[in-house]
Amino acid sequence: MTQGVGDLDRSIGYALKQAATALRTAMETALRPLGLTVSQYSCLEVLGQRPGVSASELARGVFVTRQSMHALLLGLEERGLLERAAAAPHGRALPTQLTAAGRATLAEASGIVAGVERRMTVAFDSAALERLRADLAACVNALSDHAEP
Amino acid sequence: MTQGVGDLDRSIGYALKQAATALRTAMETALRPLGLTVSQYSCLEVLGQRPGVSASELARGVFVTRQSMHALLLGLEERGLLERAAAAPHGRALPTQLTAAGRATLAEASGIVAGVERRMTVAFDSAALERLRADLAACVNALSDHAEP
DNA sequence: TTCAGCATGTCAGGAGACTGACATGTTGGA
DNA sequence: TCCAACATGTCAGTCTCCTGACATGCTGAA
Repeated sequence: MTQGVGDLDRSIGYALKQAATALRTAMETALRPLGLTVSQYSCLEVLGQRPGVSASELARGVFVTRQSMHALLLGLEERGLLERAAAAPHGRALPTQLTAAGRATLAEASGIVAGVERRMTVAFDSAALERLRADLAACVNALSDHAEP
Repeated sequence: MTQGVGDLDRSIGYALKQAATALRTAMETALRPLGLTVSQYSCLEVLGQRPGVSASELARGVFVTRQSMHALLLGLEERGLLERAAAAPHGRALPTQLTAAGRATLAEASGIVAGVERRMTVAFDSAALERLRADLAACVNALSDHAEP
């Protein structure tokens, strides 16, 4: 029989889940005054860095399904934070862009989130920070490599 | 105005979310043959390591609310994987324990999850692994320290 | 040219988790 | 002693996200 996970305090997976949960909770708290959920902020952030992407591309960047992104976009569009092309210039993909109000909201939200990230990593020097980022990326790669269809 | 998050590929928060998502997806896939969700497995794992805890304590260990844990426990109890005391020996807390079937299922699931974790960290030596675990724990501590009510 | 395969947008239904609320049992201070 | 504060269990409602399904538009191979 294979060995189990072992003591939770020594499990990498548990530590990862714990850190992600703590970050998400802190972001939710920090973004609440702006009336933004974490998913909505993520949507704006990706959109700000990649203007004109389709909803499906956006969904992959935010780690949700395109169906969920659809609902998310409807809400943000109604609030006037983004606008979607009425017709598809090519294929079925409808390019999406931030409005001026969307860019302003994003700037504020991004500053808040940057503050949360800084608070989380205040004890890290730049080398340690880059090392942690690289380690996390290595985990993602290792899991996606062996992913079976 | 404060600086924003910056390029997503350089954001620690984004990398953390990505890693946690990848791990969760891999665990879901690996546990599906056993008919267990990640939350159900987490519940069994914590229960295996801390027999007799209350549902509320269990909820904190699994990072869900006690209301969600309540529903989770009902399902696992019906499947005969755990049993709850009918009356509270002290206060209102009802001690919960794994049954023999629960321990068997946990052993199998824990082996599977350990395999996923190993796959994720196959490129890490034991020092790098411990360093990553410590870094993640430091992130959690930094966020919980400044947590306001 | 034709069509099978694929990506996208959208609608409908369901599962899981959360917030709100209330009852119950314990604990520590006035 | 008495009660306010707290923790726990539980019920109800809601929200978010997911899976399933279908229509539409491009693409590459036969």
